[in-house]
Amino acid sequence: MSEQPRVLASRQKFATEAQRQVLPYEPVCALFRRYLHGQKLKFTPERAMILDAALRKQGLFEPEQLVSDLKAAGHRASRATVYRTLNHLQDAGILKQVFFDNKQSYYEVIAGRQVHDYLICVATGKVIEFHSEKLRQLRDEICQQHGFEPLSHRFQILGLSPEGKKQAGQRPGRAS
Amino acid sequence: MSEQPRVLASRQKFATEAQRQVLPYEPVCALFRRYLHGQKLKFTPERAMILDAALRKQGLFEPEQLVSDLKAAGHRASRATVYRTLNHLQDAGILKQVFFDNKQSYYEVIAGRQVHDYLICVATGKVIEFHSEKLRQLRDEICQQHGFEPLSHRFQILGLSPEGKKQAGQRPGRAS
DNA sequence: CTGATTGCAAACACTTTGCAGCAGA
DNA sequence: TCTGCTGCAAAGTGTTTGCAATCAG
Repeated sequence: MSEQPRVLASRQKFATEAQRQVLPYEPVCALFRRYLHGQKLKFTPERAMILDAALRKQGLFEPEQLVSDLKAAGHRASRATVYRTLNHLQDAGILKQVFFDNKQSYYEVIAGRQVHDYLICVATGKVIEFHSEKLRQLRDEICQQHGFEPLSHRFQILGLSPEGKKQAGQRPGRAS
Repeated sequence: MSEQPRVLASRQKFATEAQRQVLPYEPVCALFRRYLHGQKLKFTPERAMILDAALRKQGLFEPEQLVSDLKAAGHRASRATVYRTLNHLQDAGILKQVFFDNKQSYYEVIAGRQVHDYLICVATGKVIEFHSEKLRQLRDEICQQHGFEPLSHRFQILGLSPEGKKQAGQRPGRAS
């Protein structure tokens, strides 16, 4: 049970068109191929699989989730390749490393999607995403004051969600 | 050279009044003692030393810096105790874990100081701190829309500083 | 006195890296 | 064919934890 039988057809087609309803794969893949080509890097089935898996994700995800998603889909995906590909996807502007916590990093697809910022409940761990145009304006305003050219940002608000407020009667938790 | 002779007077007085010009130690220490007492924890020389070392820091610092500062000051400071104490200081509202990068976490003293947010140059690594009242207002506004009670936040803007713009002629770098 | 704290070293968890064989272009 | 890529396992790194001795209150 623990030694899941090795899937032999590891280099099979990675996802049928029908399964890909989450987000248009083709345009993003084309973008990725263009990036890879420009960098003299190669487009491989593994990279395609990993991009595909990332595009299926809604909102935040962790590298480890991609690994297990790919494994569940019957591909053997080496951790190393996932991590290496995440970096390429980030450089290609397809993913964003949204933030880190003590342990790990979290990614989000940004190509063709709206970027988000996050409310994180310190009581429940729940993560709420939001988008604020005002925030973006304020960000750019602040940058201008410092002669700084913004490329991206990370913004997380830590606090108590409505549910968190109830259950966090006593324990204030570590706010930041 | 590598085996620095063990300092015997490890439980000596940790800092003279004269050395503490950076920030008032006493009031913050009193705050810490109150917190510890309330939690039925003990005030130890190690904790005092670590608080003292943290208060000397201007802006951001990493746990490892405290370890080496303490070592340099002639105290043997175990990594474990530093980490444990950083957590207490955070719970006491004296420090804030400002953000994480791939590897480590960064702290800042907040007791009696203004909290900051950061501009991080992706080309030079330079960190510029700023404070924006507007940002705080916007943060609270966003929270209100979600019935969320803000406790703190982490905000970092990634981009190019004036110097970074020059030297980053070609390499865009990994923006986020 | 008694329970909390310390230092040490081992344990942890995520990420990166070296290498030999494999495979895009 | 010529590079670059993959998987594996080992190495790295910041942080946490178990434990016996020690100390604060």
